[in-house]
Amino acid sequence: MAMDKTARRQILLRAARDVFATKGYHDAKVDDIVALARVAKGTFYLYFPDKRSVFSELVDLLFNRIGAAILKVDTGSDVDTQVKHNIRAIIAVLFDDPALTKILLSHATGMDPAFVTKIRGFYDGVKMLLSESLKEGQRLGIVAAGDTRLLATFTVGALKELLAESVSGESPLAREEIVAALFRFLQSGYLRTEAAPPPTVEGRPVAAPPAPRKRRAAR
Amino acid sequence: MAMDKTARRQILLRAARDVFATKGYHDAKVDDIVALARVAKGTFYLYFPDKRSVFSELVDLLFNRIGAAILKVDTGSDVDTQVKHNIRAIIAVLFDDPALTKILLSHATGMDPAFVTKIRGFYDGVKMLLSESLKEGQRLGIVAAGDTRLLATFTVGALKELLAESVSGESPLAREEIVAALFRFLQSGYLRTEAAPPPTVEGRPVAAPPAPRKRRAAR
DNA sequence: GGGCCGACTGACTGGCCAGTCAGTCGGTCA
DNA sequence: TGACCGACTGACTGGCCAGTCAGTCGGCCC
Repeated sequence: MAMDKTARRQILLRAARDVFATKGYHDAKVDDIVALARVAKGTFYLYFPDKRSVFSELVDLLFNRIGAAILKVDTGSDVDTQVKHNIRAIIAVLFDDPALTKILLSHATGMDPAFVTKIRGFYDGVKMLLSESLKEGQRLGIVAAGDTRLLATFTVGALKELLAESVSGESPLAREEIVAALFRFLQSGYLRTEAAPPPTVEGRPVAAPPAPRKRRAAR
Repeated sequence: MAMDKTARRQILLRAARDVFATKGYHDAKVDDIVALARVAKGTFYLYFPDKRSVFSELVDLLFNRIGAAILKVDTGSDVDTQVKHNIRAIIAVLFDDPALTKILLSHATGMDPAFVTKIRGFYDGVKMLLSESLKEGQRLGIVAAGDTRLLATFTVGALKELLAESVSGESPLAREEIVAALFRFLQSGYLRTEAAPPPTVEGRPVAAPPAPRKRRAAR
């Protein structure tokens, strides 16, 4: 063979990335990686001390790329543009390497495929339900306009992240506090149930919804 | 020994839950579970066909509890209360069983602890950065009042979920579309950079921020 | 007692896979 | 040409662990 050292390393790195992304860390065998890279197993160990260090290197790579892409928002100038820029930059980096992204978002961490499907199915169900509720809400004018599916995704994501933080770290956060905070976020985000400011889309006012009255719940 | 069948099953289930939660699926050994349950390995296999089925049962349990807790929102009556109720209910179920929750949120899916730490550290960094920016924004009146750390968590969560969906499923969603949607969500959520309606907290109006002017960005 | 039964035990095995290392191969230089 | 070198190879091993099964134990009934 005989090949440039860095080139071979790249090949291995890319192969590792693809295998990790499709199989997850645990189910990715070094044998898979070398097979994809069309190289013998020993070669792998000439370039990396072990399996975990390739993975680590891949993750670092992505982190650095994201870190580099984000600009610290300068509140002196146009914030909107900067925020949008940052969102766009992060998305660009991650879309650029869906394989690595999958790993980072831990959907490919080596769980049994059956479980992944089951769990995803559950969340899908929740989102669907929520999305339907939101659509109904839009009809009644108590939910801001927009893709309800997307809004449901945001909501579930926010809730998941919050819960993950509360459950894993020591959480001095009281439940009712959490409920209130999330609700406030959602309300200002797209709920317009009362004391609602005129909804706007990207700064343009839209048709004012009928002001709904608060009523007692049945149960 | 001699023990009620269901009781023994419960013991094993609980032990499994705890081991899964602390070690993640892959690193949880059946030996760990039986050790915690103070039972011989063979006994485990009298109650469950294999390791994965205990896990599956645990997940199902949690799903069902959540499903049962959620009420479909009746748009005819007080929506606020119902939404809050649902948030509260979900949180209650999950806090009730932090061990299972950890599993469900896939933070304990069997990744090397070093990686978990690394990844968590990264997200923490992002949240910290964002939180600081938001605080600065609050000082300038372009971000709504509230716990910025919490807002950062929501934001990161929403973004993560969106990206996870985009990356794994077939995503016909254009990038710019995503950027716009997320931005709109954030803006109506807590950004008050322009055309801002008077911010409210739980329906009560708060001190109006100085109306900031949009300026051109430096670069 | 002694025969039976079902709960429980834990040493063992079979398969899997990360990591090793003795050896091949092709190029280069004197 | 032949000595040397560094890249590459892939069969092999050592450890780990899910799952097995022959055997023990205690209770119950005849």
